[in-house]
Amino acid sequence: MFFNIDPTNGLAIYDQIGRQVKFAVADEALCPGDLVPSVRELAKQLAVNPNTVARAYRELQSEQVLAGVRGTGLQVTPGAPQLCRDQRETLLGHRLRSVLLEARRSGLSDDELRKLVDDELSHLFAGGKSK
Amino acid sequence: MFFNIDPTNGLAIYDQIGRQVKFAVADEALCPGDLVPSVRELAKQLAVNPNTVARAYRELQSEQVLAGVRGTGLQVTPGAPQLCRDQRETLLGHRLRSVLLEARRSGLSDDELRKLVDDELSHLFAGGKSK
Amino acid sequence: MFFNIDPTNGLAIYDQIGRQVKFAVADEALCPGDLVPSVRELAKQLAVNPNTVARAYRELQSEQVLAGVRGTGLQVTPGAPQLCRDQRETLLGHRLRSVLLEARRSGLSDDELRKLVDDELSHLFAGGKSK
Amino acid sequence: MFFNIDPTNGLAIYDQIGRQVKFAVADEALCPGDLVPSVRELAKQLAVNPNTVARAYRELQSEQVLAGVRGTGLQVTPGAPQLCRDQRETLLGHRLRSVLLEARRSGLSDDELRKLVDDELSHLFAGGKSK
DNA sequence: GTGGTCTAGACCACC
DNA sequence: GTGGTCTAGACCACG
Repeated sequence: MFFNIDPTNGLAIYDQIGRQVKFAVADEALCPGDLVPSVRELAKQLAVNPNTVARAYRELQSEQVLAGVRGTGLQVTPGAPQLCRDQRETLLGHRLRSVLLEARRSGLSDDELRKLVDDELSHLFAGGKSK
Repeated sequence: MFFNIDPTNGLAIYDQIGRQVKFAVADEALCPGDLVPSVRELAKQLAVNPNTVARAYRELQSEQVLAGVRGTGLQVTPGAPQLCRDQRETLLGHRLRSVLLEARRSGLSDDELRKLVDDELSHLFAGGKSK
Repeated sequence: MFFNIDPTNGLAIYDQIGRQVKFAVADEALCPGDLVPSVRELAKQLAVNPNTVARAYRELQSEQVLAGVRGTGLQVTPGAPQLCRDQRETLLGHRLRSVLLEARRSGLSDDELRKLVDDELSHLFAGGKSK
Repeated sequence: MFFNIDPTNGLAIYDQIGRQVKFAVADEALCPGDLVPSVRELAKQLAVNPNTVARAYRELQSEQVLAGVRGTGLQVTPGAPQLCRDQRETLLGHRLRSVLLEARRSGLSDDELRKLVDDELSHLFAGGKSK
């Protein structure tokens, strides 16, 4: 699948999983009715403890992003796309603002900061798809 | 002083303090020989436990950014500016890359992502100094 | 286990713990991949506060002697044996030199000093293993 | 004078001063009736705070090693030589035992340990007087 | 006043 | 169960 986790980026692993599920829904990589990977499968894939995945899924259920279907697994709810698209910019914006604020306060000039952002963006896009 | 902490940004408080000290040194807001605020004073100012500040300062000492002058306080070392400038882009870049990567993978297009960054940047610079 | 601390020997407890871990690694009593005792267990065994053990372990991690395995414990790193053997004589030599220097300056003659050392050595070896 | 302090050897500075005064008395470098250096002079010489020297002297007075003579200074008491000679081996032996014990437990063999001691002894005696 | 060390005990993330 | 973080508050050494 499309998930990857970074244990050093400050965010809790279960939180990273939850965010990535939401982003996948926002991106229509996951659509209403789709089944998310099983706890055990995703845990193996991410080299993470199943409890951690279970916790992420549990919280996504309580946010109505996922819903359990007995004996089948967890599937994306009909309302999830709207909800996830709405949250996307908020979730990303908060983290982004935090790091930009720190950078700003570190004394980088506007130009240096924009250059740093551009460098990182081009590194990212060099190897990635461009939608 | 110039520090502020955000308990919700994922980074441990002691780490935020350490980074901000380094950034202040990189920005020449703190220069070799300057005394950093006392453990107790900074703790009070940040509404944080003195041990948390002490831990940040201890790690800065072990990184040779600060040096203790017995009974007097902790002083920025002569080598600190170089060291902190060298680390600045690495420290910021790592966090920045992490959030950009997440944003990228969330399905935002290049344009949407750049727009998000620009929005945040302009919000920041609206109220801040411009070096 | 093999640790014991002496609160009256001048060294901070966390430092004594750190040194003894390194010495155990140098002595191959702890090998790469071995888990060190848990913070809580060692704290109980040494009748010491868990935070004190945690501090020792944290510093050993920052020296690359230990590495954390999430939810499992702390493990001796592959590079630790070399590193610890290299440090052993330095760490011991420094303390030894300090006390010998003091003895020397106290006016003991060579012979008295050597005799004092020999006495202590034989007391130690009377009850200890001989490798 | 004959004192020197090592802020890194674990012993408190005031303790190092006290021990060295006692050792000087044991060694007859200081004799009953001799005045020890004034607090301010010794403090300047050792680059140490006068309060620290004062504390060392205060404790030596309470141990009857020094006695104050109004308007004159502190002088070595008649009983001091006996007392200091008696304490010498105890004080040194305790520190020595502590470091030898640590070395012993670090897995050094008898031979390696004796060699380490001999090395340090010869380094010391290379540059020092031999009584 | 300063920092350094230690204790006691809480809560969190993860296995 | 594990380690990590933080709080609250004590005592010590030193200026």
